[in-house]
Amino acid sequence: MKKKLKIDSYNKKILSTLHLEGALTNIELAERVNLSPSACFQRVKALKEAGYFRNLHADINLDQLCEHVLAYIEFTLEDNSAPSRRRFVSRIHEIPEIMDCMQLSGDVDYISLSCFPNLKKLNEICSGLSDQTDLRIKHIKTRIVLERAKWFLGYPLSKLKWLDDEKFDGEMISERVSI
Amino acid sequence: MKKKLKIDSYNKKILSTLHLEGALTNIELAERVNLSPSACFQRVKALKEAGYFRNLHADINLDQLCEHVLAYIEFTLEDNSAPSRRRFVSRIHEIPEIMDCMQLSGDVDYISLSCFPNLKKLNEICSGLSDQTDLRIKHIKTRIVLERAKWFLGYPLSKLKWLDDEKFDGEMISERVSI
DNA sequence: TTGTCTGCAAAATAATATTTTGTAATTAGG
DNA sequence: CCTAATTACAAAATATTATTTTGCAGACAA
Repeated sequence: MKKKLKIDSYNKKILSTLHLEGALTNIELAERVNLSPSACFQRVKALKEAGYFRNLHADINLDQLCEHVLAYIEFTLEDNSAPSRRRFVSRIHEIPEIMDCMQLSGDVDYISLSCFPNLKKLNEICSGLSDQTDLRIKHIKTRIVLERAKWFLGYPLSKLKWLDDEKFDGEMISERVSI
Repeated sequence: MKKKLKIDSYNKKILSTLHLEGALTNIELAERVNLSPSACFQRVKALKEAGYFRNLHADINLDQLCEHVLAYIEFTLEDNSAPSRRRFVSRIHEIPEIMDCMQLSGDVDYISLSCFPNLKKLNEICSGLSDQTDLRIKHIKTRIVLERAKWFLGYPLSKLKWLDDEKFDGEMISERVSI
């Protein structure tokens, strides 16, 4: 079903454009990438079916909607055996306040970006995790986000070496939008 | 121009739906929120104009597209006076590989999630920042992401306490929001 | 009551998405 | 070198959707 596609300069431009501006109509997108609407449509469809991108997401203005607290939470496990890690990661997935979680090199095993309605709730959830002894968490360190110095603007696609790069001799991918 | 809107249950459902699935057509969205297509359309339009959400972004499958290295980079400044911070943040904005950057409470001043084509490039950029003495960076700590244990799935909107419209008496915030 | 305002649904229209078709360029096999 | 077979594209045709317009009903104030 999932077919491997050649990621030529058209597909690169389609992907990077949709990454930064997913609300374009097919016609607008086609104009930007210099294809006919039908050709553009077929490529978008093929790219999606092949898994090169999944969904679109609206970036909502949380500051405008509600009070909240962002925090990085770091986890160090007693032992990082596969079963321990599996149990920990499984538990993390059950907590929607923990928005993502990355396994790291170094002394700390995991770091997660989390969002809570207030500090009380943050403390509740962290304490709850600590108290669950079967998770074998040795240490939790919480670092509150005071300010977003730079907002996430997407992957630096123009700085990465895409696959099939030998086929790409066109101009550079679309520029990133600035705040 | 930007009008204060009442964030009732319809608008909440519209925003949370688009946050998780922005590729819906207006008709599909209207069905999900139990409104007529026209009423739904007008609300979406008003919400966007009022700044409750900005754009849509395709979440592209970077693993499928190219080799890359994700890393959290932590910065501690010599002094965190306002001018030093301004200079640092300004520099950070010029580096697309640094995807976001948060000012933190605690001993470390900033943390950023970054994406590079390889470790060599990571080192180049970190070294470059260290060498720029006018940035007054005391310490840089890099923590490589070994694995994404949990992928970003959006804000935990159902867990937050949304503001009622009567609390919107203050001025509006219109910051850019991450996906 | 009367008038104004608001939000909604329904209808009408404009625009777009999506499919179909034909064609030129490319490739592989003989 | 020739001939399918394949691919990607544009153009046309059609299906579907976006968007505007209209009018109605409820809420509210004078």
